[in-house]
This record gives sequence, C-alpha cells and structure tokens, in this order.
Amino acid sequence: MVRARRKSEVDYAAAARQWTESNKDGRKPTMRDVAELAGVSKKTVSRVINDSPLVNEATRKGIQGLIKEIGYRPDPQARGLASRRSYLVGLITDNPTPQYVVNIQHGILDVLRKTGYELVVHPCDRKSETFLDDARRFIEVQKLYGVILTPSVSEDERLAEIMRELGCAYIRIASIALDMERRMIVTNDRVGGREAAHHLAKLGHTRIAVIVGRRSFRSSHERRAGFEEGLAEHGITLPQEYVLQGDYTFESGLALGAEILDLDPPPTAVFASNDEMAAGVLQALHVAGQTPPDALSVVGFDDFETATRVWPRLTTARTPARRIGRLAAERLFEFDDEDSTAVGENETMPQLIERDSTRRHRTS
Amino acid sequence: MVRARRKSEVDYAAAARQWTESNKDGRKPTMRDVAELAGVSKKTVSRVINDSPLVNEATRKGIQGLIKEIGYRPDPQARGLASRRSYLVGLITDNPTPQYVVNIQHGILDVLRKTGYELVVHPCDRKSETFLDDARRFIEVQKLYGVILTPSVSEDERLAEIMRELGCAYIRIASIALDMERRMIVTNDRVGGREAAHHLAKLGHTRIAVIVGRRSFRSSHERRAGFEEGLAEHGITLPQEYVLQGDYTFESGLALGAEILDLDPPPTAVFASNDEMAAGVLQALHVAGQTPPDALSVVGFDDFETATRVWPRLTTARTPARRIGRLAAERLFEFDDEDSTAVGENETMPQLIERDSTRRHRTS
DNA sequence: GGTAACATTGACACCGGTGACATTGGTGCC
DNA sequence: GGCACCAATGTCACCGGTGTCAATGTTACC
Repeated sequence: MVRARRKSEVDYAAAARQWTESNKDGRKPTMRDVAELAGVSKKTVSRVINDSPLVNEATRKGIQGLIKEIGYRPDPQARGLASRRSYLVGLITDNPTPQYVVNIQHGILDVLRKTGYELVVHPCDRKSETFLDDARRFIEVQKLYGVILTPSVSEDERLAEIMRELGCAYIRIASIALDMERRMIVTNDRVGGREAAHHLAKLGHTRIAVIVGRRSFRSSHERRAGFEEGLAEHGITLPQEYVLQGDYTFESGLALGAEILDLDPPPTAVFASNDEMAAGVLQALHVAGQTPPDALSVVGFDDFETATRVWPRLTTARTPARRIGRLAAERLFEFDDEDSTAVGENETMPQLIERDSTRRHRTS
Repeated sequence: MVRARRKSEVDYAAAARQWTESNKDGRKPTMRDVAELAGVSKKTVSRVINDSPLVNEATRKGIQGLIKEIGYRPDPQARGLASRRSYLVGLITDNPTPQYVVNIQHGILDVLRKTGYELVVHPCDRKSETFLDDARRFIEVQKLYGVILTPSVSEDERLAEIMRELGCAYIRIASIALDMERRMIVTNDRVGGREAAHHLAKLGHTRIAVIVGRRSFRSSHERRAGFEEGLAEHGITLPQEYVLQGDYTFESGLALGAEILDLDPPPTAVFASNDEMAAGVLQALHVAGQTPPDALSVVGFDDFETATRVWPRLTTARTPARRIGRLAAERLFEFDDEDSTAVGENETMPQLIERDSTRRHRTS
C-alpha cells in the first residue's frame, strides 16, 4: 500500500472503515493489518500496545483508535513466544477447604479481569513424590508470568527456591513472613487466635480446650500460639490434656468433639482452629444430645460458609479470603518494582465475628 | 553437524549423553536440539510428538527415548501459534455454589492432568451486558481447545451458538439434553426429584411443600417436575400454596423456612431443591425453637459438604459433581470423533442419600 | 551552516513449532 | 527394464508477535 509521508495524511477513521468493509470473511485482524492500515511498521504498533514511551503522541492516539475500531487483540501466544513469557498466572493449592480455594480464586480474578491475564488452577498433593517436579514443569512449560501459592504449599521452601531459580514472580500466602515482604501476603492468624481467647475469657470461661489443625500447616501453630497468648493475658493457662490434635477436617472435629465430652474436668468452651472442625464439634454435641452453646461454647476460625450454615451459627475469626486473593494478585504485578518504599498492603487481620455458638459461662 | 546416513548409525543414547554434557548452562532443549541429536529434521520430531503414523518404528522409538532422556517438552505456545489452537481448556461458570464449582474443577483436572492441557477458570455473570462478548473474546483470544459449561450458563443458547461459530469444542452440563448428545453431560435432576418424592411418600408424608430454585436454572424446573411426578405416583398432589419460590441461596431457604411454619395446614415435610436452601430451612426451624425432623422433615438436593455439616444431617439427592467434571472432560476430548456409535457415558443419575433430616410421619 | 543529540520509526531475524508440498529410495508388477 | 506407488523423510514458508540495532527527521547550539 502507499504509505503516507506525514502522519497528518493518514486518516485513521477512514482506514478503520476500509478494514470493516473489506473484511467480509470475518478474519481476526493481526498486528500487520493494523500496521498497514495505519501506514506504520508492525514495530510501531507493537510499541503502542506495550505502552512504550518511544511513540509520537499523535501516532499513538491514532493507532489506539484504529485498534479499538477494528477490534484488534494481540495474540498472547505469539506475544509470549517472542518474549519468552506468557500471560498466565498459576494458582497452586493443596488446601483441603474448597470454600477457601474458591474465594481466593475469585479474589485473584477480580484483579486479573482488568489485565488480560488468565488464571490457571493447579491443585496438588504436597506429599506426592513428584510434587516438586510437577510444579516446576508446570511453571517452566507454561512460562507462567507468576504464581500464587496458598497454605500449605506456600510454606514449602523448596518450592519457593524453584520459583526463584526459574525467575518466576510469586506471592506466598501464609500465616507468617517466610520470605521478602513483597513476596508474602500474611494472614495474621496469631491475632485471630488471640481474639478468640479474649472473647472466651471475657465471657467468663476458664476451662477452655483447643483443637489444633494439621501439623504441616503453619496456621495451626500460629492460631494455637495466639490463642495461648490471649489466654495468658487473662491469666488462664492451657493444660496439656486440653490440647487436642485435629487435622482441619470436619471428621476430626466430630471425633474430637466426642472426646471433649469425656474430659475431666470438662471444659466449658473450645477453640477449634477452623470452622470445619468447629462444625464437627457442634455435631458431636448434637449427637450426644447436648445443646450448644449451653453445653459448650465453640469458637471457630475462618468464617467460611459453613460457619453460618450450622446451628448454632459459629462465632469465628474471619479470614477475608477473597480480599487475600485480591491482594496477592495485586502484589504479583508489582513483583519486579524496585521501588521498595512503595510496598503495597500485604497483611490481613482476622476479625472476630460473634454469633450464637458462644455464651457467657454460668458460674452456677 | 554430520548427519548419519542410516538410522542404525545413530546412537541415540550417545546423543543424549552428548547433550547432557554440553548443556552446562541448563538451557531447555527445543525441537531443533532433538532433531540435530537424532540426525533427523524437525518435522520428523514433530511427527513423533504428534503420534503421526508416518514415522518408521525404529526412528520413533529412538526419538522418543532421546526426548525422554534429555527432558524435552514441546512449547505449547509455539505449537499453538503454528496450529492456531491452544492447549487450554476453559471452565465457564456462573454457579452460586462454590462447592459445586470446586468439585467440577477437580473432576476436570483428574482428566486433564494426564494430557498436558491446563484448565483456565472463568466465572461470569450471565446478567452482565457484556457477558457474551466477554466469553467470545476469552475463547477467541485464548484460542481455547475447548470449553466446559456448567449451569446456568450451559443453558444459554446464544453462548452455545458462539461456540459453534468459533468452532470450539464444548460440553454443556445441564439437567436435560439441550444439544447433540455428545455435547451434553446430563444430570438427570428429574429422577432425583422423583426419588425425593418417593422417599417422603414412603415415610407417610402427604402434606409436602417444595421450595424451588432460581427460575433461570433449568435444574429448578426439572427437580420440581420430577418431584411432582413422584408424588403423583403415590396419589399425592401438590397444592399451589405449598410451592415456594427460592433462589438456591441459603438466605432464601432461611426466609422461606420461616414462612413454611405459618402455612395452614402446615406441611409435615419439605423438599428444598438444593442443600443450601435445605440448610436454610433447618436453621429457620432452629430459630423458631423447633426440632427437625420432628417438626418437619427436610430433603435437600446435591449432597455437597453442607449436607453433612448441618444438624440434623440432610437426607438429599446426591449430584456426583466430581464425576460430572470427569465425564465432561473426557467427552470434550472425543468431541470431534465422527464415530457416533461410540458415544461415551454422558448421563449421571442422582442418588438419594438417607440421613437424619427426614423421619416417618406420625399419624398421631 | 554544520554538527551533535534526541525523538521517532523501521528492517529484519528470530521465538519454536506446524502445514503444504517435494523428495527419496524401495517394492511390486507387467 | 520401466513405471506406478508407497513409506519415510525433508524443505521452507509461515503463525503473530518482539528484540536489536540501524536509519531517519528535527531541534538545539556554537
């Protein structure tokens, strides 16, 4: 085609019209089409797309209008192939609670939707022998832009080391800072545990049991530690026989709930370190013909859906999962920012939600 | 490099060793590397990778061994760019129940894991104005290999039409066949409704209410129709005032549960067309100081986690969501098979799980 | 007027594969 | 021996972008 000598000679609107008319067969426009219509080289179009400052303002505006008009979308595969990256973000999880995972997903997608990046989900089994190799292959083959890790895989140092080695951006969601600040979203579980303790203590409970979660989860230790700290502030100590080992599943809560009833002296309240186990305890009480919270006050952790489905509804420390997902995605895109003074928000505080599963201890 | 004249002259094992030694810098091997080591052209390697029959058996074995040895993985971006496709499968959902979505995801991944395809999740809002455009762009830009649709987006004919137009493989998960057999996974909700009815009828209930789900969901109509059919088989009719309009959320179940208590004459049982609403009814009863199932028998639908978390545990018609996801993914990869005699399994039957939320009606 | 410095833009190879078509060396058969 | 045919493999352009570096036009300044 004849190329215009000066920008002013190119009528972008006319070019767009021309395209629309000549493209009867509905072919998707490519960068070449845009370039030819605009009377520039592909490279210039490429610069516009990538927000390069090396483009004349008038040219930029014109090309942007043209792109919009004819509905051009850069091909992520071609882009990725040439620049050795991709426009995919991975979510690697091994969390047993579906509600958590979905909320995280939604939070991440809230952010990705505006960007053109897509989310690829990758549940895994940390106990599998091939876990690390699988993860590495996934990241390497897909050339992921970045990866978001949830507990407990987020706590695996070997995995983090692989990400660094591959030069892949990553954000680890965990209870405590295990890495550089900008690579973590910290969910301060300790504070949540403490608040749970304060709540029960203020209600007058002193004989309080705790059901801890799976050992391999950092959150389990944090929640318990926070809880003990909180109790200590009220002068309450936690006897060893009041500490029960669960694994974050409903079933473990159910089984341990039955055991709690046999403790002597019986506790008047229990802190289960997630909602699933708390729900299990409630069910154990029902099975035994008891009526919570009269028989036993129960505090959960997370405030996922289960918390409001059970009866009585759970008093629980809320983990803002969707927000955590959002933060993680936001931080992921700032991963390379050298400007460390501008570290974005990266810590969330659990908030105690008081419902019906706890009540004042009757000093009958 | 010197190319061997006859295959027998090429020592694949030696070539692999040579690669391993010379590749100190840990570069990922490309198809060209494999081709040069094997003494063949890229095209031949390409044929091996794509299981083309046009390759000599000895050559194939040798190259396969070499590939394994040096850990070559074809680049999905390059592959996709050249063949105008991708190795991504999309999951488009607008389902309000996270547990359903996660289970479907896991089912799909059970199948994808073996294939090298990845799953890209895409929740959407069917009521959004840009919903169809967004979906089209997603599919077109990512050049998705295929898409799996869950209710209720799966029931949108306009979306299905877009998929056909784009030539994208798709599987629709829905309550009834809306499309060619091979493009559907049918979850026979009608049968589930019928079983729920039988169950309650056999327990001696005659005054039975039903809470239907969101109107825009086909399943809602199917579950209700099946339920009415089931009742009819026992000579029971469903009066209009016993039909309550819910929307599949817990909150709607909670509100309608309270209303049920005011009905005159009061029903002795209720069929809520999903577990969330059934859980809402149970909670409404608890709030009112009533004790299910003595006050009211409640049947749910789905058997997601909620069903076993509440008290009493729900009698419910199980929807095998993970299996549905698996089937959908399997069918997706058979999408182009002309061999229509070999239509795979594509229908699942709900199964009634009897628990504690229903009991025999006392004809006092 | 000449030159350095800058702002813009373009040329071209390349990313790592695949598609379409050509080539090669047997084999079977008349 | 000549020819058709097939199996096995190769050639080369191309998919749709980006990286590198060169080229151009403008402006500032001595």
